[in-house]
Amino acid sequence: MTRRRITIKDVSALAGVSVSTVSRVLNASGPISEETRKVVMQAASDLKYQPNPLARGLVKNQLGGVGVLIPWLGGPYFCSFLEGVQDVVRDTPFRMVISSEQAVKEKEAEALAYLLENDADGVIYYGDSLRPEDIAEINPLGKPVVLLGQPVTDSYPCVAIDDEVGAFLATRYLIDNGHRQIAHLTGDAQQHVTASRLSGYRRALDQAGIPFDPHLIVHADYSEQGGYRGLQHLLGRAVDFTALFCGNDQMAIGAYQALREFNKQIPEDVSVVGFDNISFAQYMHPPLTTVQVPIRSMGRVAAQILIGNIEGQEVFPAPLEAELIIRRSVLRR
Amino acid sequence: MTRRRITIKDVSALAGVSVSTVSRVLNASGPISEETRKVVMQAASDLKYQPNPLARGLVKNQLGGVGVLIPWLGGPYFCSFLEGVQDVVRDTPFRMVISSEQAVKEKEAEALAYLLENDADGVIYYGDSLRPEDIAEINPLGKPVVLLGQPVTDSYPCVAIDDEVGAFLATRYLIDNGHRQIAHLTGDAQQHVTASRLSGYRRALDQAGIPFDPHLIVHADYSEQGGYRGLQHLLGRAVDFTALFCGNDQMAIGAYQALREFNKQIPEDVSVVGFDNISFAQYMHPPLTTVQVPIRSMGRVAAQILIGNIEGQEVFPAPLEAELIIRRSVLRR
DNA sequence: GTGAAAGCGCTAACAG
DNA sequence: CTGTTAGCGCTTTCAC
Repeated sequence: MTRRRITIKDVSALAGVSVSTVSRVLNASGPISEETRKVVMQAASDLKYQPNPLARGLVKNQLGGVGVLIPWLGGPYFCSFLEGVQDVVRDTPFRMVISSEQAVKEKEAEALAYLLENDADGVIYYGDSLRPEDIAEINPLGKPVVLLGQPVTDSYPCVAIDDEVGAFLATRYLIDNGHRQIAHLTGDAQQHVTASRLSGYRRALDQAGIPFDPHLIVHADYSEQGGYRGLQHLLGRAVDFTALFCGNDQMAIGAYQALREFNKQIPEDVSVVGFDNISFAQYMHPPLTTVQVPIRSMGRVAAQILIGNIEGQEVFPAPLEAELIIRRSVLRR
Repeated sequence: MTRRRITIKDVSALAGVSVSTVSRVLNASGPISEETRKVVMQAASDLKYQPNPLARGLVKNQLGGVGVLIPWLGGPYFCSFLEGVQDVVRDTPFRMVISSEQAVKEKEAEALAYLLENDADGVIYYGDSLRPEDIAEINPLGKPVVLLGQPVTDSYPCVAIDDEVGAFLATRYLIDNGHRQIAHLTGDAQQHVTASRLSGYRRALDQAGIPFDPHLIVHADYSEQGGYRGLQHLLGRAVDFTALFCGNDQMAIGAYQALREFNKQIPEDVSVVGFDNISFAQYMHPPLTTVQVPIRSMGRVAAQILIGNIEGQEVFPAPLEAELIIRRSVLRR
């Protein structure tokens, strides 16, 4: 049963009007008598007519996609972000088109160019390999772009929580619980998120009069594996610490593993705080105290802003807050 | 800088040939002298020409998307599946268009219809709310469909591992380790995957001469939360068991939590085996012994088959195997 | 081997 | 208010 697709012509024929009339009623453009409107609507629904998005896009000069460029498709954090994007895209005529390139700058540039060229009327970019200048170059048509994961700029709308404050909260909580030797397991030093969270950590230390000790900092790569290796490294160094602040939950997962292998009890020997509050965090043993990032909401907001921009409106994001979720991975000393 | 997009006309003008000639060289359709071929290629690359996919799709009657309908976008399992799909879609002119509707039949029907109507030239459907008959009805144009998560049929190509065998392997491993009271925490009884895994569990029991005890079966919903609740339930019943076979790893995560709350040591009091081998499994405490499902490969294979079908070829899937990954959640008695 | 022209399905002037 | 017409950018006959 390879029946031909119903076109606007079929509708116009059945309704006994011209195609432009059909177009007008379907798009509510131009004046239409109530009479013909009804006839056309009837015909359209009788035939189950669905406009061909290609033809429509061709004349309207719209590709119809909301591009999403993220570093990784797998992994709990970015998946939740996508869920948020989809929450809003679902209710629009746009489709979500995803691309992920492991945060490799050249590949991301290519992917972004491809999206803008072939699929999307605007792009949500979560990453910081490509800076606004790079993006401008890739985006000659000046399509809307929304940024996440990099410093807020004027060039493009950005959605972000305050990582510095989140990290400050986490670290201060550890300090308030009597810890003074607090290690920080973090990601690639080049990344903006790394810098922000590190500076929140330092501010909390400063404020409590605790000197900053560079030996307590380990850089890894924000993965479980990275956290595991990073912590092994730290435990190998001859530095004492009673608490560990992890740059994200995935690294905390790896850290737990390394800690266990070194026979360190959590939280008796080492207290741990994470960042993100991925869903696994509450099922860790012990359940992980962490900073909640409203990642799904961030996806929603990003999509709202982008689609608004595509449609020529200015959209102002609702403010998003990071919040400390207290569970059982921190011990008062 | 809102420059106009480069069109085939621009190329033809620069190359000094007609648009049809340009089209011919770019698509390698029809005969072309080596001479003009070079000129056109040069012009195209000078202008960085990219054909408008909408115009091309309109004439070729192709939407350009590979639709993917999955139950959940979040969650480790389906995200890995998407990664596999993207692995192959990336190298084709298709784009990946995702939809997820929490496995609700009516919503999935709507989403599938929408995909087929607006976005996709074929769909990968992971779920079993919609059966082949339902799909046929939704798919009047007879576009290619690839199925996962339901019984293999002739109607559409299916990619699946043998769940029955996987469950058999898991259960037999428990039996080989001296367990005879083996509980099974599983999902919705309606789902095909539930039935297959249950029957593998039963076959292993039968083969070892262990009577099947329905009190040892708990149905939940394949989520961490579900596993947690399900196991609480089971622990509340007055049945003894020394081992637990979980229908998936996410439920095993919840089960660990419930077990701990009831002060049951894993594996000393209760041995646990999962299914899927999601990335967290190895970081659980103790690391979870589980059946590995090559989910990313399944995504790749599904995409290959679908795209092959869209392009009119028949593609035969490489066989995929489930394999038991032994870690530390099972104790020999 | 190449160009002219038709047409994919739709929207948007432009007449009437 | 409605119909006619001209494209959107591309591929594909059909001539030459």
